[in-house]
Amino acid sequence: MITLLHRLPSGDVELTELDASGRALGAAVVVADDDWIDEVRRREAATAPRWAWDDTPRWHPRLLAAGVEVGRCLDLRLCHVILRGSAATVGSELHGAPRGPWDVPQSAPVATDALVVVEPESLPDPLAELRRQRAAVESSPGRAGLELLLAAESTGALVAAEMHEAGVPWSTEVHDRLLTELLGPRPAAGQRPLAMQHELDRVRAALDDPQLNPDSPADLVRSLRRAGIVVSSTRQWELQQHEHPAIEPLLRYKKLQRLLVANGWSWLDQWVRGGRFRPEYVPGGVVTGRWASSGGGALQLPKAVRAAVVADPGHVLVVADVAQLEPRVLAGLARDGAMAAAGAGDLYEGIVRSGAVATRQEAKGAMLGAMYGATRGESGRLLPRLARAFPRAMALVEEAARTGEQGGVVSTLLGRSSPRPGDAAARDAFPPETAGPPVDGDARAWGRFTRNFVVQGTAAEWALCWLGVLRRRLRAREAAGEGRARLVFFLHDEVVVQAPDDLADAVADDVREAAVEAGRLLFGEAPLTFPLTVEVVRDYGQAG
DNA sequence: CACTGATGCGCG
DNA sequence: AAAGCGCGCATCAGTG
Repeated sequence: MITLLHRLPSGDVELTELDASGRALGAAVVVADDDWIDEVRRREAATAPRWAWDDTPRWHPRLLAAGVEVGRCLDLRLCHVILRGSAATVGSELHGAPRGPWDVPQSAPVATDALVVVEPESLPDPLAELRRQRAAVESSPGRAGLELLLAAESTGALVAAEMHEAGVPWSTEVHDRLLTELLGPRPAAGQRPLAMQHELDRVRAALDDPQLNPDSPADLVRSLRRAGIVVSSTRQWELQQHEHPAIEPLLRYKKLQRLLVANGWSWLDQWVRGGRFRPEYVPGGVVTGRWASSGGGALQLPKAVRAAVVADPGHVLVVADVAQLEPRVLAGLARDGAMAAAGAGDLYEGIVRSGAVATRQEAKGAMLGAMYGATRGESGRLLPRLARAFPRAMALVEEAARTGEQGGVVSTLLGRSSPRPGDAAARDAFPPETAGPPVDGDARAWGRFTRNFVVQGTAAEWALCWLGVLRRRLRAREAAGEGRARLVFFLHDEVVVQAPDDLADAVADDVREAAVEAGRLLFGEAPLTFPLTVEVVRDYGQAG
């Protein structure tokens, strides 16, 4: 059963019970804003329906703040985006509908500690939208996949809000100590940290340029060239090609500058409050279905500061990541038995054992090249050998690339489809819908995008299922009185769970078993494995 | 002054 | 200056 929540213009909330196709099972009930949370609490305890609402950040944070943790939802906005674009809904009213009010970015989460919260009205007519969606799904030849995808995407939205609420446990003291060790004591505003000044002095001396501004690429290129180091940019990779006394201190300076600017003291001041880092996660924020984030660069948390993620007293962090997720997903997508067999253990070692290439490094390079569309260099050269060993996998990505080059649409296993060329950049814009075959020079690039889309997008679906199953298992332990373990971080193919000490082993099992179940949900009984590295640590820096 | 695009680098 | 995908963010440099 579904229960739809709809915030009316008056601010009251309407609850409507629906069957799985969106038919009303009784009269709608309207409750005042002050009462809807208790109403949800009561119904969740009684019948645990699937809650349908326009946009999870408009509802779930307030429920969480009140201690109400719903089990399941349907995020109509996220589902709309998937169904409108999916090749599996052709012929439905939703398919390819003009951009409208449901095609907007997720709303900012409602402030839970404000004295007065002004609730925006729901997106227009959520009941009609839900029915359009159900019609599109139920008439689709890809129905089973879409049902799973919509459920997983919606559960992801719950997890995103819950992780924001939980926050990443963050030790300001450890972070400050790390910074001080690497950079020197925190300098006054506008001053360079001592360690950076030291490197800069050496660069300036080596280049004989006391006025050099190291933060200006243009100035730096000029200065390097004057010293006989002919570069056309200041990228690490290019600088490393040159032998000169200025290079090493310059690279060290740039590393430190990066740390200072991206995750230094001002980052700490801005983003860590009360021992927690609370980024906004944006489910479906990437066209492939991956999450994006905003605020504090959560998905780019450098390894150098991860030691500042420290479990609360009496708790540990269970850190798990999937080994070689994308190539394994490709093996499943393409039903490539040889590749699946190579992935029984370490996939890249397996490829070496298959005889396709000589070293693990080659296997990895070739595999990434296949999924990203390399044509030249080392990995481009190895592709034919990979194609001989794993013809089905290679054929799948080649086909996806050709489709994209011709302006066509490709889809993930569960049915998320790629945008049409020209539509991707405009996905947040409102009306203009420019689409067409890519213009010649861009065709190859679009082919690389669609080639990667099927793999990255299906891997994102695997990860959503993993997350959803794991969430269910953690909730079950809590319901059984074993203790409260919480997801606190998710990074494409990696999760961090904070668990009470005595639950560590159980949670480690949950994470592993969730991976097995995710594999089954996507690929059934296909002989695929998704091995995890699972570590129980006090701080995130000890993992990996 | 505010905005925009390019650059560079962190993550997967 | 990456070859080869997807992001977010800070900064610089040029423009309005």
